[in-house]
Amino acid sequence: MARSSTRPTSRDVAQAAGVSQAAVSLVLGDKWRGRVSETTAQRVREAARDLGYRPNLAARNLRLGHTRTVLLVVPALTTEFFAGVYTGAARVAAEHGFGVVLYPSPEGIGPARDPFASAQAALDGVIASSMAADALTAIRGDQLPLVMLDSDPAGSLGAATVNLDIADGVRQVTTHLLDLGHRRILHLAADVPSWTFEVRAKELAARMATTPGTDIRTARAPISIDGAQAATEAALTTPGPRPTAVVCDDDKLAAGAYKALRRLGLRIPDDISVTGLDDLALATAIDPELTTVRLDAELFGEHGMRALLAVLEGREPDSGDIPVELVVRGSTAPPPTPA
Amino acid sequence: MARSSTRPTSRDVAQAAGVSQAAVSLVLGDKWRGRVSETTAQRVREAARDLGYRPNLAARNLRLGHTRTVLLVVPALTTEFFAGVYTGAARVAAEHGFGVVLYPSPEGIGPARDPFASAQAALDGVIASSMAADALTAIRGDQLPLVMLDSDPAGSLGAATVNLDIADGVRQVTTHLLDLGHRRILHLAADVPSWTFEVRAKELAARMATTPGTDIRTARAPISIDGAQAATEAALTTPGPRPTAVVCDDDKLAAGAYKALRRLGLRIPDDISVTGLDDLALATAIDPELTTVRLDAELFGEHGMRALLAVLEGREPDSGDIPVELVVRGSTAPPPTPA
DNA sequence: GCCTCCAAGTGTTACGTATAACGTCGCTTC
DNA sequence: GAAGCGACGTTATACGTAACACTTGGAGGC
Repeated sequence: MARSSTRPTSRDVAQAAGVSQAAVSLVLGDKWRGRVSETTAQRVREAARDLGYRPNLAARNLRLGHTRTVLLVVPALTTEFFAGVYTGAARVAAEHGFGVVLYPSPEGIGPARDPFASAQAALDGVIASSMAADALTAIRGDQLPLVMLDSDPAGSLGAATVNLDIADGVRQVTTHLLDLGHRRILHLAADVPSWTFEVRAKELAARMATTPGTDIRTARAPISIDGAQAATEAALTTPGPRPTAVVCDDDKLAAGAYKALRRLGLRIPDDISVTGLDDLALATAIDPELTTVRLDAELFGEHGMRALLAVLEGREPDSGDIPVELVVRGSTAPPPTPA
Repeated sequence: MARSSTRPTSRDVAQAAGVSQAAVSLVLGDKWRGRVSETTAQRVREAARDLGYRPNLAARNLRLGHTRTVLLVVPALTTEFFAGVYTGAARVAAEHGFGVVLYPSPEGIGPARDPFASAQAALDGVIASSMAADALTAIRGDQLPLVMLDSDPAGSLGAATVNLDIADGVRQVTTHLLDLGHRRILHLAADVPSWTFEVRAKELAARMATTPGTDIRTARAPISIDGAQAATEAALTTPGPRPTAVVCDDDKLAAGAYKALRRLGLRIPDDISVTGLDDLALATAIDPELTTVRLDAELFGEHGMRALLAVLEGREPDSGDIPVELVVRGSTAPPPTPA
C-alpha cells in the first residue's frame, strides 16, 4: 500500500514482495537466472502485476544511456507511401527491440527544420527522408547516428544513405514511351527542392537524349491534384506541337494531369499517354488505370532501419539501391498518328 | 575540453563557463532573471553553443516527472485524414510547449493493442482514435490521461471523448438522396469493428425509416479500393431490384464502388448515385467528382489536443461534436426513371 | 556601527533505474 | 577442518538535470 496518487516504482514493488529494489530490477529485466530463486522471482512478478507497475522510461533511459528509440522523419503523410516506409522500419526495429517515433515534417515534402523541437523524445538515431541542410548539420554535429532516405549521397555529409533506384524507374518509363513511339514529352515535375525529384529530371533527359528527334517540355507544380491540374492545363494550352505523353514525378501529379486532360477534352491514352511514379492506391482508382513505377515502400523502410542499426552497432551499412518495377496499365499507348 | 567521445553535459558547460552546474541550468532554463548577472548568463550561453550542448531529455524528464510529450494513436496512415488530425494536434500542442508522437496502430483501422510496446517514449498522455478494450483499460489503469477520438462516449470508461458529428453527416447525405428521389440504397459498409462505423449504419437506418417505402441493403468490405470493388460487384449482381444509390462509409470505399460500377457498365450518376465520407483528395480525383461529407481533420486534431490539455490541467474538457458539411458534387443525381 | 536586504551565485539533493561489487549461508571436497 | 564454491540475495552508486536551501559580499538605512 504505497502512495496511491503517484505511479508505483520498482521500490514499491520491492517492498510489496519483501525484497530489495535490485532484485526487482533483476527479475523484471529478465537477468535473474542464477541470482534469484524461482519462487522469489514469482513473488516479485506478482507484486508488480498487483501494483500495476510500469517502469519509468525516463529513468531507465537515463541509466542506460540509450533509449532504443529512433526517429523517422517523413516529409508528409498525405499518401500511403510513407505509411509503408514506417511499417517496414517499425517491423525491423521491433525485431531488434527498438521503437520508431514518427516526425512528419510540417512543410510537406520539403526540407525539414529541427525535428527535435517537436518530437522531443530522447533518441538513439534518426532516419530522415528529406531534411534541410542546417538541420542535417545540426544532427551531424550532435553525433546522432543518421540515415538519409532518397538523398544525394554526395551531399549528406558522410551520413549513410539508402535509396530507391528511382533513376532506373525513370529509365524504364522513358524507354517504354520511346518504344511506343513517343517523341514529344511533357515532364510534369514536382516543384520541390529535393534530390529525389532532381534525379527524375536528370534521368529523363539523359534517356531521351539517346534517341534523336526527341523533345522535353517541363511544367512545375506543387504536389497536389489541383496544382498539377493547373500546371498541366497551362502547359498544354501554349502554342507549338502538343506533347503526346505526360511523364509525372509521382502518381498524385498524374491524377491532376488526368483532370486537366479531361477538361481539355483529350482522351487517355488515345490522344495522350500519362505515366506516374509510386503506384499508390490512387493509381488504380482513376480511369484508365495508371501506368506507373512501383516503389516498395515497406522494403525501403526496412532497409533504412537496417542501415541505421548497422550505424548504431558500428558496422558498415549495406549499400546498393532498391530495385523498382514498371507497371504498365491502361494510361499508355502509341501516340496518335498525325492527322 | 571535456571528454570528446560523449555528449557534453550541463556540468561540462559549467566548467567551460567557470560557473556551477546550477547556474547553467538556471540560464538555459530561462529562470536566471534576478539570480545571475547578464554578463555571466552571456558567458554560459556562449559556452553551451561552443560545446554544442543539448540537454539530456531522459534526465530532464526524470527530474521533472513529466515529458510534455503525448502520444497520438491513429488507426492508419493510408489516407491524409489522420495526417490532418496530427497536424492540428501538433499545432495546438506546440502552442503549449508539448510534442506529439505518432503511433500508427499496425492493424489498420481496427483496434490498437498496446501502443507502449512500440512507441516507447515516456508520455504524459494519450489521444487515441480507436483502441482495443484491453489496451484501453490498461491505460486507464495506468492513470495515464486519455482522450478518445470518435469513440462511443458510453464505452470509454470515463475517458474524455471528442467526436465529429458523423451522425449529422450521414443524416445530410441520406436527406440529400431522399430529396433526389432515391428509395433503394446500397450501404457499402466498412468491415471494421469501430464505433464510428456503427454510427453510420445506425443513423442511415434511422433517417431512412422516416420515409415510407425505403429499402437498405448492406455490403461489407475491408477499407481498400479492391475490397470495396469486389463487395460492390457482388452486391449488385444479386437478384432483386437494383439500388439507385450507393452510400459508402468513406471515400476510399467509394473509389472502389466506382471501379465496380464501371465494370458493370453503370454510369454515375445517370444510372446510379454514389456518396462518400471524408472528402479526401481522392474525392475530386475520380470522375465524376464525389458527393461526400467534408470532415475537418485538423480541427478534429485541435479539439483532441485541447481536450487532453484540459485533462492534464485537471479542467473539464469542452464537449460538443464537431460539425461536418455535405459537399454535393457530380456523383449524385435523381434516380433513373423506371423503364 | 550594526542590522537588513538584495544581487549573484553555489552546494546538495532527488527523480527511478540497472548493475557492479559485495555478503552470507550451506554444502562439498581434499 | 579449512577452503572453496554455488545459490541467493543486498548495498551502494551513477546516469544528467532542476530546484530548494544556503552563502557571500556589498549597499543602504538609521
